[in-house]
Amino acid sequence: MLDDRKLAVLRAIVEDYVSTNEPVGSKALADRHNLNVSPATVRNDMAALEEQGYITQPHTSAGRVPTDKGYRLFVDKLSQIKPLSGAERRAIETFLAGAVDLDDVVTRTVRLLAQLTRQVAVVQYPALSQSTVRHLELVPLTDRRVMFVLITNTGRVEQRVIELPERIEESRIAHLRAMLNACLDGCGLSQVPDQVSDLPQRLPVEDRPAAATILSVLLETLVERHDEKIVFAGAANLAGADFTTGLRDVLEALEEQVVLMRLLGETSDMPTTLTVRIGSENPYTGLRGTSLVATGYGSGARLGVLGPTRMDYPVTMGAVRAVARYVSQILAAS
Amino acid sequence: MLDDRKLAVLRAIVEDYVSTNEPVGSKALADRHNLNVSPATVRNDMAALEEQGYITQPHTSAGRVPTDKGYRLFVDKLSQIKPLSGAERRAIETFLAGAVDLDDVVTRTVRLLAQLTRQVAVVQYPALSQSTVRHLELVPLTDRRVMFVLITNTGRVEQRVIELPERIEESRIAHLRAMLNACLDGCGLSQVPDQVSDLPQRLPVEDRPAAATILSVLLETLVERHDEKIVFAGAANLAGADFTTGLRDVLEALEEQVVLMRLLGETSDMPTTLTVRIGSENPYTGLRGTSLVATGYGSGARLGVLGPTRMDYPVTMGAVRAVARYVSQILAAS
DNA sequence: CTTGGCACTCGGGAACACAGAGTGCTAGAC
DNA sequence: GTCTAGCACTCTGTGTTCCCGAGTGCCAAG
Repeated sequence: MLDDRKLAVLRAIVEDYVSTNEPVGSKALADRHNLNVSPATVRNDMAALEEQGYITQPHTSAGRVPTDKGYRLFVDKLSQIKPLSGAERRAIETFLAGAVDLDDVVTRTVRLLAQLTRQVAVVQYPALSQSTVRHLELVPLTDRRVMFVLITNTGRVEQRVIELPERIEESRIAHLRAMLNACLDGCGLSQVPDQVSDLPQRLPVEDRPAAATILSVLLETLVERHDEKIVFAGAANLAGADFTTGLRDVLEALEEQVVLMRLLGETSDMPTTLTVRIGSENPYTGLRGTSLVATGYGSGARLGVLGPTRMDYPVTMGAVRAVARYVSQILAAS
Repeated sequence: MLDDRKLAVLRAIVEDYVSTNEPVGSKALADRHNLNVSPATVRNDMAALEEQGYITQPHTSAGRVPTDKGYRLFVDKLSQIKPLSGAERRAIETFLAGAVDLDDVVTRTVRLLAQLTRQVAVVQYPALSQSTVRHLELVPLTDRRVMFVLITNTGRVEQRVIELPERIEESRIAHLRAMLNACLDGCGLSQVPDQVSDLPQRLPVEDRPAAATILSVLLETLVERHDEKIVFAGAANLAGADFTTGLRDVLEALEEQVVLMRLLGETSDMPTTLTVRIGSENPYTGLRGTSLVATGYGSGARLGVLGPTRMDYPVTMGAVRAVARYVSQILAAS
């Protein structure tokens, strides 16, 4: 059905179109790539490819352009992920090495990825739900207020100021803190609710109101799923590209956490595999015309790159994979 | 030189141009606004205004468009800040009320402002340097690692993991923490270096290496000036507008913290006054074609709105002022 | 199955005309 | 002195037409 030469033609079309941004014709194809056949033959192959929906022509008598289906085949069968150059690798290393905390790691990563691919980078914060409690701190501020700080093994810190229902002595707070840490240290966040459920019963009656308030804040913090936070960078790189769907839609999607979340999350069954979502495969209509190259990193979070469907997939995939690996490494080390 | 009617003409030109986005001609002006003079008279006035550089015509035989100088006069003399509607005020209140921590306040503020003005909102994090130490926490993680947490009165939390040069017992850590808190509690961040300078001398010799490490991290945290962090939202609102300078430049400026910082900071001599920076008054060439309406909030931080020079200044100024006040209120309360 | 030739199609650019909006100027009216 | 009315002029933007060229599809021959 699709012999080797037809596939070669498709590959050539994708590569040429990506680099020139112009519909590619049979003559140019036969010339530039050494297919060793005449333009007429190429035309026949093109007709077959078009017949099957891999390419299309914007108008009669223009060259051919890959369809989403064509890109899909290209990504799945015809392309090889391109490894980064040594210089790029070193750049990644030095750029990420200076990060001081989790926030910083994420910020640097997203900028790095945007710069590297000259597209929009998207990074999800490491998932809270998969991490464990490293420490829980209660800091008395006044006799009615306590600063609550939850530290996880991924370096994430959540803090709240809690108004207590009644005054409570510092020593009682210290006791409460000790108990909480004793029963939560190293415990997965998802198990926290179970662990603390019977805690009030083990406390003196006079401490229970304060404990209840604090526990409710703790549970609330867990529920809030801060792993839904996603940051992006490189929006300026969109300015040049032209999308079938307006630029506005893309920017809107980027600022809409929910949309991004769904986009990134939708393919997380194989965490460390690169997933590519091309144009209309996209769940959100505003993002037709864009492709997403994403992968997991760290323990369950995801990062990726969003660009026009007409993007250089091998290079982009190489960059995403490399950055994900480096970041995972850094997160594991800290 | 510029009598009342000429000023009225300028005001009318600005208002019409802002609402229609088309050069405004003498006839339309005389009709729409009740100036009670003929188009010919308006034309004479326009000629005078153009002579003095307040308006210009894109080409001969097109209507007039305000220049930056014209907008400047309009903002300074001819416009009144428009207060928000009751509904808008309520929306602000409810939207900001749900914020749980400083991060959340900033995030909500920037989105709110973007939505309210339909432009790009820019918010600087409350300045670390102007706040005071509320609490400093040292949490032993292992016998060689300590989590360092600095809490300020603005609700900001800075944390670092510190590798100690040698093992140290928890009780020593606790002692160190107590000493640090004793001498730093309520102290302005700028005074911290002085306060801690002689601390190592007051410690037993065996604790000094650890203390030195911790202090160096503390000082480093202060130096890093996290008040330089700026977030923005509403980039999608740029998509519709057309700038003399490309959209790309604007997006680039927005992602370049340094540029934004300079932009916001440059006018901070009068913290709570609205400052307006119009088009070419702008320090950064990429932002010609845009105006910034900004003001201070909280204790020394700034927020604002960036849009095309052709913006509705009275409304935008009203929104910025109102949001700044509400946020200040919320920050003061917490 | 491949190739060369040929007629056909369509988009995009150049040339052109034209209507309409807006101006500047001058001469007269208040 | 200031305002108004009228008029000729100058543009831009739009619509039309025309033509070139790239690229195609098809067919017949190798």
